[in-house]
Amino acid sequence: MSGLRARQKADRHRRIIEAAAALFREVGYEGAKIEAIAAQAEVSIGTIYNYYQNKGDILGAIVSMEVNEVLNAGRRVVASPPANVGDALDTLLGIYVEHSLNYLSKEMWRQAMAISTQLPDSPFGQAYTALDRALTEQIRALIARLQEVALVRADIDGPAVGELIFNNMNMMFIEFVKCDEARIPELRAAIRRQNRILVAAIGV
Amino acid sequence: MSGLRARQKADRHRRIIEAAAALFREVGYEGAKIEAIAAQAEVSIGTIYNYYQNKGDILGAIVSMEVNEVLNAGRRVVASPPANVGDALDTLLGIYVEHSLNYLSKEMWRQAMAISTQLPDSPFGQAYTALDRALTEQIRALIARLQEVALVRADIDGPAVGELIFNNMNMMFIEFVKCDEARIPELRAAIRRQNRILVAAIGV
DNA sequence: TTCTAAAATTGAGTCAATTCTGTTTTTGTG
DNA sequence: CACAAAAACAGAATTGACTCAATTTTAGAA
Repeated sequence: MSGLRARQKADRHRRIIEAAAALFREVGYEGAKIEAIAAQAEVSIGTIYNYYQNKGDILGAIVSMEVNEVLNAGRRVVASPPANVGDALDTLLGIYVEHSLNYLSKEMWRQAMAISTQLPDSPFGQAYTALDRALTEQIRALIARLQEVALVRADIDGPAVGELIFNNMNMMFIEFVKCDEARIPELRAAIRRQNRILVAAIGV
Repeated sequence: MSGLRARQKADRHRRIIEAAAALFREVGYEGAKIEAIAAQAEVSIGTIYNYYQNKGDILGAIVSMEVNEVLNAGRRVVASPPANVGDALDTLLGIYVEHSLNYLSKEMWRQAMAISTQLPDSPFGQAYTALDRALTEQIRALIARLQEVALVRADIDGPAVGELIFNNMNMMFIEFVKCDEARIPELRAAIRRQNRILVAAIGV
């Protein structure tokens, strides 16, 4: 049977995540004390640590949901990309960037990024690296798709270009979340400017 | 006069940094307790916090020394670069990468990077961002230099290319320090591979 | 030399994440 | 149903970064 225990477990997971997400948004990551999350989720401190190795992993679960949504949205673009290299890239990266603050505040992103480099071997650290890789693969898939329809030269090193584009976007995004004043339209424009060089180099 | 107080101050700064650097390397950043650093530097805990706002700033001082050394070494390359775009880039970025583990362990780099995104407004956070910018400017200076000697096309967007190259290298370096097994030669080769595309695009 | 204000030092105390140990709940078996 | 083992829970205790009020040291004037 799908025992009582399993249901309770799923329920507690959900309650903890919901409580944490609400508190993170309300008072920030640092401001959200484990004790408060536990109280709001109606669970004890010990139980939280039974479900997550540390505070960062709770944030990690939230980040993963967000990035997975973005990956799904991106899949549709890769399936039928705009018929122009510049627009195709801009559309895909635009989706990443535009969705980025739907559920996560800049502070939450900063914390998530920090934890993923600080503890690369923790569950969340590994998950975050996997998400980065998934995004890189999606960009590579787009390039491959564009090569198929002969919008990108067949003789260029697709995987290398994909990684280059992802790395550049990611660094720009890191700078973006580090600065509270930075705005999404400017970020997109800056990324477009960098990519223009590559577009010129790889287009037929 | 260069008063007693000023001398004592400089001396304490030095003792704290030396004690911290030794302990960071010996037992890692997390493992180095402030109490232990204070004991080894023969100062009290309070004094450390009089000199540095937090533990991260102590690491920050060490990182800054390292990066400044790298910037100096890079300056010589920019002054008289190899007469070939690919080699010029490889030489400059090679210096960055090869020097990177002279004084800092991967764990120290991870912590430093984490802190700089976690607390972008702390003294160290700002200093780290400034160092990144200085490295970006140095790469841009190299591109400009190569444009002057007509090895790089005059009509390309030099600053954008410079930033693209830095961002890519930096992300590759972040992945490198996140993985204890990763080795410098492979890192250099991977960066060269990404850059090959750009070199082809911007060379005369 | 003596004295006073400013600067620096000290370390016990605070705060919050994480750990640990004893207790309670659930499950499956006889 | 009763019971023993396993799993999950609770929250007090621990740990370590950081603060702050009291104390000491220095600089410079009289």
